[in-house]
Amino acid sequence: MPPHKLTRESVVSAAVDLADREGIAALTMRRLARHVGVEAMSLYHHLPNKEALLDAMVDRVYAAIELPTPDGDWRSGLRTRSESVRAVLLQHPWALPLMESRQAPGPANLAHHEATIACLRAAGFGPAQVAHAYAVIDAFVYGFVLQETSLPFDSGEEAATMVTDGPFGELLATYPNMTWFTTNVILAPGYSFEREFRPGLELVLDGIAERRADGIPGGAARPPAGAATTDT
Amino acid sequence: MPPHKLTRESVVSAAVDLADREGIAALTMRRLARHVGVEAMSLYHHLPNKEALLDAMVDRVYAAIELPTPDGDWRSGLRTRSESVRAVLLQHPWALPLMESRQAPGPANLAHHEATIACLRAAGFGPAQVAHAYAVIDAFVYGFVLQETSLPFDSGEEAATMVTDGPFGELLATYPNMTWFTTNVILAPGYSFEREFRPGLELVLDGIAERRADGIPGGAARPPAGAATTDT
DNA sequence: ACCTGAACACCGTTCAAGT
DNA sequence: ACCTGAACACCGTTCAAGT
Repeated sequence: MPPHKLTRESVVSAAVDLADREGIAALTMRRLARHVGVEAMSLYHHLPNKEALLDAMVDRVYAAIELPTPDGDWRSGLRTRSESVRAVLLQHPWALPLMESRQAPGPANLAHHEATIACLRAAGFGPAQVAHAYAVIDAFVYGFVLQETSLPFDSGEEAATMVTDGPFGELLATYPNMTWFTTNVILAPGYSFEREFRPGLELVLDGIAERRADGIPGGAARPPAGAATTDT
Repeated sequence: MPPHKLTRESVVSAAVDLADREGIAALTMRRLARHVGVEAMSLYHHLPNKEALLDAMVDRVYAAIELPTPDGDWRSGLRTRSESVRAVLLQHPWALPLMESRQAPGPANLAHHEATIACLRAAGFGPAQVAHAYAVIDAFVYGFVLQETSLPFDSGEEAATMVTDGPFGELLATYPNMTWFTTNVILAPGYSFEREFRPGLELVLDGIAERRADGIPGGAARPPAGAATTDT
C-alpha cells in the first residue's frame, strides 16, 4: 500500500478513489493519509490544505469529460459533451456539489468551457445565443444528474421494495396522485429515471435550434411569438 | 436572546436563520445552541440528532414553495411553481444540496409533489407524460438554481472587477473564446445570469407542450419526427 | 420534563522537530 | 526535501447527573 513516491498527483488520485468508494464524507485528511500509507501531516507537504485537494479533485473530473469538437455541428457537439458530463458525474457522485462550490477554476475546467463556447461559435451562434444555449443546457444536465445521484432508487425493483415494505408505503397511500404516479410509472415494468435523459436533452436542443432560427443573429434569444410569456 | 420556551419548531427556525445568515458550514449543534441561549446538549431533547434537524429544515423550505392549483392550466401552474421554487431556493442557498441528499421526505415535500402531479393530471397528462414533464422541469429549475447560487458574481459589475483585477484576468486572456464570451456577454451593460431563467423555463414548457400534442395520450413522450435522435 | 457538564472519538491545521 | 508527533481549537454525540 505505501508507494515509495508520494506526489501531489498520487495524493489526488487516491482522494478520488476514496471518495468514489466510500463517499465524500469519508474523505478526511487523516483517512486519506492512512490510505496512502503515510501520516496525516505528510499530505500538507504536497497540498496547502483540504480546499486545494478538493479543487484538484474537481479538475480531475473536468479532465475526464469529452470535449465537443469545433467542427460546426453544434447539436452533436453539445450532445456528446452533455452525455459525457452525465457519465462522468455518475462515476463520481460526490463531484457535482463540489464543482458548483469551487471558486478557483482549474485548467481542465477552463479548457472545457473554452471548447464548448468554441463549438457554438463555430456554428455561428452570437454572444447572447451562446449565453442562452449554455445556460439552458447546463441547467438541464446538472439538474438531471443532481436528481439522479440522489434518488433513493435506481430501478423499478428497488422502488417496489421501498413502496411495499416499511412505513413509507402506508404514508404514500394517503396521497392519491402520488399513488397513481407510483403505480403507473415507477412500478411499471422497465422503469428507470435515466431513460428521461435523452428525450429531455433532445427537447432542450430542439428548443435552442428553434429559437436560433427565429432570432436576430447575435441578438438576445427570446421565446417565439406564440409562447405565453409574462414578462414584467 | 434566550426564549423561555425552547421547542422543536423554534430550534428549526433558529437553524434556518443561522444557515441563511452565516452559511450551512456555520450551522453546528454547538453554535446553534449558543444562538438560542442554551447548552449544546439541550437541543437533543427536541431533535434526535443533526440529520433530523436538517430534514426538518428542508421541509421548512418545501413549505415555503407556492403550490400549483389543479385548475387545468398546467402551463401557468408549472410556471408559478417553478418560479417559486427558484425564489425560495435563492432565499435559502444552503437548501438545494440538502434537499437532494435527504432520504426521508417530510409532509411539505410530499404535499408539494402531490399538488404538482395533480396539476398535470388535471390537464390530462398521462403517466409517462407526467414523468417526462416533471423530470425535465425539475432538471432545469434545480440545475439553473445550482448554477445561480454558486456563481462567483451576480452582476456584470462584480464580474468586471473579477476579470480586470487579480491574476484571473491574465489567465483568462489566454483563452480566446472565453475572452470573447466575457467581453460580449458578461461585461456587456445590464448583464445578469438570472435573466436566462424565464426564457429557459418557457423553452422547456414549449417543448413539453409540443411533445404532448404529437404523442399518444398516456403513452411515452418522445421527440418529434424531425428531431435528430440517436437511440440505440 | 427539560437542561447541563464531562467525556469520547473524531475533525483540519500549526508548529517544532526529526531524517 | 520529505515526513512525523504533539498539540490546539474545533466537531457530533453518549451518558450520568442535576432541577
